[in-house]
Amino acid sequence: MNLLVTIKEVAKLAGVSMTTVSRAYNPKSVIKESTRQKIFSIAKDIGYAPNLSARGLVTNKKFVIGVFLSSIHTNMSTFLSDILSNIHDGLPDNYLLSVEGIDRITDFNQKVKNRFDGVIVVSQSTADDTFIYQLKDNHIPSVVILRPIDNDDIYNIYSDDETGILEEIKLIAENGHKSIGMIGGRPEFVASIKRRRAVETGCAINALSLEPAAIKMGDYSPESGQVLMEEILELPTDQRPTCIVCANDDMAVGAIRACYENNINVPNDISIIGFDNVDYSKISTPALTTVSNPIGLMSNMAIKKLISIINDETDNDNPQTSVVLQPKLIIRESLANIK
Amino acid sequence: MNLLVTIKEVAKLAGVSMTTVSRAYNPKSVIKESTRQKIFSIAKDIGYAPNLSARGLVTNKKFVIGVFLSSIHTNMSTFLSDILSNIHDGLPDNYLLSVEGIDRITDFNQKVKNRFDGVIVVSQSTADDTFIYQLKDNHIPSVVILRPIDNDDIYNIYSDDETGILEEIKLIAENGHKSIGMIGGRPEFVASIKRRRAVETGCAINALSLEPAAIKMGDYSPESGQVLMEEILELPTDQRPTCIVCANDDMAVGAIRACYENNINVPNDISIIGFDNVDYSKISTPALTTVSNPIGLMSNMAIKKLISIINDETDNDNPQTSVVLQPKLIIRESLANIK
DNA sequence: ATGAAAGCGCTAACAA
DNA sequence: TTGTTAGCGCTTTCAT
Repeated sequence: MNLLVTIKEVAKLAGVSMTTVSRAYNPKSVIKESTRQKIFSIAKDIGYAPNLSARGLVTNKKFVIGVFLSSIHTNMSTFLSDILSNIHDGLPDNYLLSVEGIDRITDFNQKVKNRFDGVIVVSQSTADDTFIYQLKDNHIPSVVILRPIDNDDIYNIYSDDETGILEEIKLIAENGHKSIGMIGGRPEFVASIKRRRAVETGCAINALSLEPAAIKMGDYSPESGQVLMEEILELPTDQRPTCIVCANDDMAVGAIRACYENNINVPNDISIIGFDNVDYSKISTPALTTVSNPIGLMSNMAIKKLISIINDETDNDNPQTSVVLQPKLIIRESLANIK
Repeated sequence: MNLLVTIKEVAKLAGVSMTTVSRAYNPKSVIKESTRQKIFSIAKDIGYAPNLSARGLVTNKKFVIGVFLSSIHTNMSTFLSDILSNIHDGLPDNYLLSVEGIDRITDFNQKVKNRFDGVIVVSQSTADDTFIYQLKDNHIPSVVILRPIDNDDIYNIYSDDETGILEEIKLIAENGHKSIGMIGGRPEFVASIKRRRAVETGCAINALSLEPAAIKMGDYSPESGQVLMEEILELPTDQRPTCIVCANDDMAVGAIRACYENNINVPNDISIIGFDNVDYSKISTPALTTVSNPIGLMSNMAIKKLISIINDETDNDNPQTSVVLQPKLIIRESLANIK
């Protein structure tokens, strides 16, 4: 099989000009259908595939979409496959999907500029803002998901975490709890700050007390949830809350693990609730009461929006640049009714 | 910021020719260091980034590595982030990493040909073979990991599952078990077949009986583990084995969940062991006794090998095309000693 | 150590 | 509906 089959050879064999072959590959150009079929048939025979470098040089298109996450590391839960499979579902066939961590970009010009037709930023941290504004400055079509960006020019899809937490706290109060603790997330993540504030607000509204000695900040990993829960369990029993609110499911599972090792039954001895509704929260023991975080849906909406931006289908019907999704309470087993 | 800064403008501003600017960006070309620095400085000022389409047209390089998985779907455990973070660790700065599922490729010529400098195939199924041979036919540098390929021309890294299983079975026997059951994986995956056979062999060696009524085949999802375990629990008690071997950790966790719902304690009432040693197997309750499947390590070895192939650093010291990794027994809590 | 010119494979006017 | 021609931005001879 030849390594360098060009448009020229196809043209010669088909008895047409290069332009005609080129047109055969462009869906919206005028060409007799029989000619197109003939060209495709020959192309297939000799193994011709358009050279995208040459095409890109002329059209300035790359047929590559970039997905940039704040960071790619092990221990990401099922996060990544959820995002990628949902993006692929909306990705046109001829596009490639490149995946990269923002924290690894050393040279924007080399790594990003001139390489993507569009970019989806899955952002968890304000540290990503520099990158996001570079995208904007370079006029690279972008959609930012997962956290709100305070800029009307940037298309943005995120979930209304506060409402979710507020509902969670209300549910806890309704189940007769009076005092709660919390295991929060990384302080550098916007979501952590907002979730913590929402917990405080929720406690105020529902006349719950948030035990200061049982407020811990983790790093979203199961291990940190476990370690921090150990600390909470060491509290004198009169200070120990009857329910611990965790900033994500991973830490909640770690917290359950800590209880298990200390022979403390969840939820009979203490209740634990999570956030995110990751896949395995429903098969953990006990199954987690949590709040959905529709990251798959956001990813799918993001790629659809991005493609429409790239194809310049500016929707004047729907000019809004931000979409806020509503979270949903998922009630399972880890919260006890102690009334 | 200008959208189309070319080599020409940099050349003009630096008072040199286009060729010299081009040389500045090629590490192994002869150029005075001061000129190079001057060019870089100007390039940075006016926001120049080489146009990779133009470069690729000449050099036939794409600066894109492709990662192809058998399939990308939700519920993949932490598999994907483990693979990607390890590949990124070995990826040169100027390369993009494209991620795709083999099961979504409709047109090899369009999606693959002429688009990658090299490809890593993370293969779980013989269904991928067509794709793998297309890579070979098109002379695209490739490394296949996760499952053995029976072809000496294809660079291949995988783990010796059988040995792992055999050790697992031996451990079960040493802990006093006499009869076991199994929850296997998808029959279309090579690994499933081999793991099942290894279980049978292990039973023969260690004088264990594999209860026919307690052999079930699942699809590697936690849900299938749960459903299948329910079936096993419905068996009359004299037929119910004292230990269930699961083909992966996800199904093992599902099986534990089934026990929990039926008030059966793991491992006191029944033992369950897994395979893969995924991240959360150590914080599940009980923590899983399992076998490591060094997929992160394989990914890292694969990218290093691939880059060396691309850079034509043919290592005559080490001409082997296959590497077999040894698995490790991870002993935790889910297997009881019933002696 | 640097420059001039040819050409990579393709698309986009313009012409027929 | 199809063909001719110019040129996209870069690297690579071959000079100097």
